[in-house]
Amino acid sequence: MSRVTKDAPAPAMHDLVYAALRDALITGRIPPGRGVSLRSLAAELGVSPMPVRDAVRRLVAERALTINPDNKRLLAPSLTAGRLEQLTQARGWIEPELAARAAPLADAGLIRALEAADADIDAALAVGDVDRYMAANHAFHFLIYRRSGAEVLLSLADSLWLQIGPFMRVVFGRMGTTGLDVDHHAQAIAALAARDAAAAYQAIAADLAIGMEAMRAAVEQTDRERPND
Amino acid sequence: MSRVTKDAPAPAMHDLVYAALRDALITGRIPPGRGVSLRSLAAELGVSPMPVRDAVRRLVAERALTINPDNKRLLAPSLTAGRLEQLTQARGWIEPELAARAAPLADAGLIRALEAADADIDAALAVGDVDRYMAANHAFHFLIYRRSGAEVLLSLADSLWLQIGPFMRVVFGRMGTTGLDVDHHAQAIAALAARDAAAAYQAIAADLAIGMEAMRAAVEQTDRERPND
DNA sequence: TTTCGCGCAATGTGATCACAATTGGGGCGG
DNA sequence: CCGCCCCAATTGTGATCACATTGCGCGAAA
Repeated sequence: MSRVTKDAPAPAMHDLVYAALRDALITGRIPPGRGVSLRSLAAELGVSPMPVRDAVRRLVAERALTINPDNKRLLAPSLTAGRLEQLTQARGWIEPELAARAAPLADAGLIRALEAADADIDAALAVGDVDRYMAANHAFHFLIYRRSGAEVLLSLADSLWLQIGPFMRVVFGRMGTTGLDVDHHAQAIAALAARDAAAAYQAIAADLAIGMEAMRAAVEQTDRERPND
Repeated sequence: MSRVTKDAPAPAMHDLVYAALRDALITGRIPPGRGVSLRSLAAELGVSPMPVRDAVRRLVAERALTINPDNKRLLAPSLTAGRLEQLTQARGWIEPELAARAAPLADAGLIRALEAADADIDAALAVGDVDRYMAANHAFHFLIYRRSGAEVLLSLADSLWLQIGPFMRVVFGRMGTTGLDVDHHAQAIAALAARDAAAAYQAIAADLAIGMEAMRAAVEQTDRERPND
């Protein structure tokens, strides 16, 4: 007799591997440009190469990993200004729209969750915990986006964040967590609480603009120091 | 001593399976909502389940296939008005932008290829060959998009077309190939020949609007006939 | 000491086997 | 005649093996 709430139907191993690799890529534990291999990852994670294969295929399809067309060997995508510029533009299209769609569907529970995530972000910034900041920031944004119910756009945003992750690591590695204000997060919460789609759109758009400009500057500076890479 | 032009380094089997499934999905040979299985596909294609697994993982990541979260069984995504609306919006963001980026990079070779593709479209429409029309239309658009050099946005467009495919089949199944004008294709060619980014943007935007509106009407009518599906 | 060449190790890919979960159907009981 | 239950077939998942290709390193020759 199963309960109404389905109790975790055994998460598949390849999903766990996917999550692990995804986290490793976003947090920069797998530096851009470095090659990886199925067997080494499998050994490192203590599983057979099989679920790693599945996870890697998925990440490649999401552009979070690339494969050398000659070698067929895997490598973490390198950070280029062109890629960042395209990711910035795509995020600017999709994420404010998701926030606007979420606004009419917001409720008190969502607002509370967002306030908690925002507090978590502040705490992470206060102590300079980069990993925690990135996790909390991701949680904040996707709490909103998921509420939109727009699955197609949501999956696009998901893929974009996966590709943006390594860039964020560059920013923090270069300038720390200073200068990142969360005013726009408060604005976004207020807009959602008021179910004001236009205001939510603007708040998220402004929030993205700040972060992406910081990344652009950091990548540009990195490129200046290492012209070819 | 290898030549400068690398001669086809043995296409992997899972890529062939991917292409086959992709084509089957786009052309509607696998109707939306129908379940498929690894072993049956493998048997049908005459290969082991292994490359099918890889291809399917990729298609799932690209949202061209979905998996039932309970069953973990595969099924072709069903066509809903909400999905189409989101796909329409995303295409409207990305594809005109790709055309605009391609405009400054156009050359005589591209123009010739586009004219050939457009002629192929006309020929397909004249004889009512739906498969050929869809293939030629895809070729036309992606000849332009690929020229943009914007790989990130291009991959997004790729995924969107994969998801739009089944909807197009619905349109043709309902109203045939009548009423589809290609004036905007001619406008797009002219804009690219003139390296006019703004005009290229407008031409593609207008072309999308026509096609997507036709799909919307067709899906709406289908929904009216089969309220629950 | 430097450079070229060969051979072994490691890689991605595909096939096959094993296993638990789920489905679908056929036979039995009512 | 209808409904339920049990068993067999099918499913996705993971592990292991086999194979061709690539890359790297060790060693030999100059």
